[in-house]
Amino acid sequence: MKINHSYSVCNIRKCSVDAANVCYFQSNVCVKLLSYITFFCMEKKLPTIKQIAQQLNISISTVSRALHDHPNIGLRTRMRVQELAKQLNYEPNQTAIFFQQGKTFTIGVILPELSEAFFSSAISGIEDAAHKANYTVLMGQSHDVVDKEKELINAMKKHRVDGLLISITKNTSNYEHFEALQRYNIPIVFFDRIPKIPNIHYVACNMINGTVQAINFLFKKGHRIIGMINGPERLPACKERLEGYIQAMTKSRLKYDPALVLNCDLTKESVCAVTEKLLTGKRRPTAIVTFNDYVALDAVQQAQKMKFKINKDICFVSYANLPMSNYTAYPPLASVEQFPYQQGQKATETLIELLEKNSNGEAENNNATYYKIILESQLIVHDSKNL
Amino acid sequence: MKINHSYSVCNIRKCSVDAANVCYFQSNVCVKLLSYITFFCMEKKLPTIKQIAQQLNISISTVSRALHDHPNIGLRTRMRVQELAKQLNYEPNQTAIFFQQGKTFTIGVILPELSEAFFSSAISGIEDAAHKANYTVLMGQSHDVVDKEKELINAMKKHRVDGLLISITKNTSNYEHFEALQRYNIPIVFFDRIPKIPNIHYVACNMINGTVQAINFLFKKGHRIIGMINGPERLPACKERLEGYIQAMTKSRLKYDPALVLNCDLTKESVCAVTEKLLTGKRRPTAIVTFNDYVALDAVQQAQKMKFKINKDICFVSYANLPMSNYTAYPPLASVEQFPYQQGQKATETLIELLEKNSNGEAENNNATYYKIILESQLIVHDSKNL
DNA sequence: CACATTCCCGCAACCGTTTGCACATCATTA
DNA sequence: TAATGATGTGCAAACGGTTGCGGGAATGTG
Repeated sequence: MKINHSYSVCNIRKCSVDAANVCYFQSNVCVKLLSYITFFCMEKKLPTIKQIAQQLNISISTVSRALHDHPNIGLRTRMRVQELAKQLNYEPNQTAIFFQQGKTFTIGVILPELSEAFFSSAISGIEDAAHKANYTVLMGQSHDVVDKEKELINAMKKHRVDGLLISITKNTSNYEHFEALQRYNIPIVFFDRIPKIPNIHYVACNMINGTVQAINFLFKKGHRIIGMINGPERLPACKERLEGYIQAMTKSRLKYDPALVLNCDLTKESVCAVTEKLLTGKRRPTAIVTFNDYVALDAVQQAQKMKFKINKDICFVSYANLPMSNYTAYPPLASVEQFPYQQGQKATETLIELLEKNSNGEAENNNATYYKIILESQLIVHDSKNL
Repeated sequence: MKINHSYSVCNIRKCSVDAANVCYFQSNVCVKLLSYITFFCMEKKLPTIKQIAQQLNISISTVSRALHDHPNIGLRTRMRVQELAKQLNYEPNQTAIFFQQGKTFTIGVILPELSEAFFSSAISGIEDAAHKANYTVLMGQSHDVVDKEKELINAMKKHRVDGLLISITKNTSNYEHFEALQRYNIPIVFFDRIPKIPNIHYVACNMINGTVQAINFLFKKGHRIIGMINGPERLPACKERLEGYIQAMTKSRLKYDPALVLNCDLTKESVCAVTEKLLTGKRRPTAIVTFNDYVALDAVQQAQKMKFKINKDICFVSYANLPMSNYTAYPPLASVEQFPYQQGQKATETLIELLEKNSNGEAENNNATYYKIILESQLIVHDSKNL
């Protein structure tokens, strides 16, 4: 028996790191040797129905049917087959079945960034729903790069996923690559980030409702001058926030003062500048609704720097995307929850519904109906024990 | 043409939410109707090499070879084939190829929780490395439930993934389901959370090194009494932290005082209790190394509550797992980076290396060598501009 | 006993692609 | 001119499983 002895050390490698500039680390590769173990099953092929058929001296088709409890197969044969199958540890070769059935029971998921809490929750919902229906999940991140998105779609298509769940890049403006899929009869359900094209299925969260609740909450707490730090104007989500703000303010008979609603580009500098502007304006708000938790954190910092007492001089309400924002020193009083897990779940269920419908041959109808599923956002008032 | 008109409203659904107790939300399902579009390609099968062969009056095998630029095929035929293929928008049926080759070019990933920043970074590394090598990623979360883990392994096996990347459940103590895979010749590379069994491939991060650096950093800053809030004792990662702590302290000629190293169970209460104990002990530390960023946040809060001035009376150093911990009011002075992205990347590269080796028929050797790849952790000193 | 019925089971095609091998054609060389 | 080699193409098996259909054997019925 040959003994293979090798040891190698990878050299220093560069890797860029978050806050710090660049750092170096070593990776040591040690290859241990253990050649005493020989595998019995060196070339042992996995068992197939053919083998079972041979051993039992019956035909392949009988075995196949027996394993599926086909009524045409007699009890005795069925038992014999199933027993031997168990004994041999037989498992059907899914790739063969996929091929044969022209279906993979796989759904592809393309989203921008898994490290964003919103999406990692969403994928959990997707995964759970998929597994419940015996589908598996093929995953890809676009990192908000359009070309990567296209590449992924191609890879997914190659892998013959049955359907796709997509949350598009913030830069996607050309939608050909989506439309191309329709021609291949691969349904798509979009979620959260939806392209502006007609005739698509999607699942999204309505932010108006939650925003209204947020304002009402603050109103009940006695706040009358309420500011808003919104995000980049072109995002649809921003429009909905503003719409909710205006709705709630006017319904509460507070007039809508555009000076109280400022947009930021989500960078720390921008947030700080906007916060300062709000807090030094003519009508100083006693509460601020921020675009998201990141913005809230920066805004709180800025307010502190300006010697405002958080939760006393000035209160914050935010949109939830950081599950741990309540670990921070001054979490927002309340957050508008967008239910990423449920969005993912619902999107998956919808897609699977489409797929099943498809395979039932109701092809004609399903080209004609499009699911537009809107979840309602919801204000969550935080526990105030640690304030 | 039939028009399918339907509208349905899902009823109130329960969903548990993070901090808040339980909340309700509605999901409205609106099915729009648009039946004007009829698809040309209703039953249009995707083009196959067979079709190409027929149209060109040549054999299937010639087409196949032509598409692969096989040298035996004449230039003229090759051109004709490739042209028609492009024209028909031909794409090889991957499921057929997978089946035929007995390989899926898919790697399965099983990890505990995607919503943990560490793992979502890791999966990014995995994904990038996989796509670079033309593999795709099948994903599953165990949610730290052993049965889910087993289920996932089964699903992966069914899907005939070529190999697996696993970070085990914190409760996994029985390793049969892993060993079973070896019999199927499906290689596994473990990462981060490694089972205690011999003869496995793994990628991990050495925490000793980083801990030593952390202590030395504090020492240079003048700290002489350095505390540590460690995690649950049974975790290997805790042992390494402690080891690093002891190493560094003794090398710096500070004696190792066990009273300065306390374990917590990672809950807020526990962290607060431990922090209080440290800060009221006989030898009050001027700096504390915490098990991770979550712990750090809680500890900071507790210290503030006790009227300590952060970064003045008491400093904190942590292990990085929250990319946004520097958004908080008092981020740790420095963190030990564990390079999740790189761990994932390296693990994937290793797995793919194994796979390629495997398919090259070097079966005998590769049963005998095991990769044990250790990345070094690294202290990252944070930018102190916002202190 | 003849016939119909039911129950079991096997044959063979099919899914799309790859590939070892044989074969045909044509040019080159002895 | 025949043997040889190079070049280009096709046949058919194989991958593992599913399924329509046909048919033999056993059973029931008149």
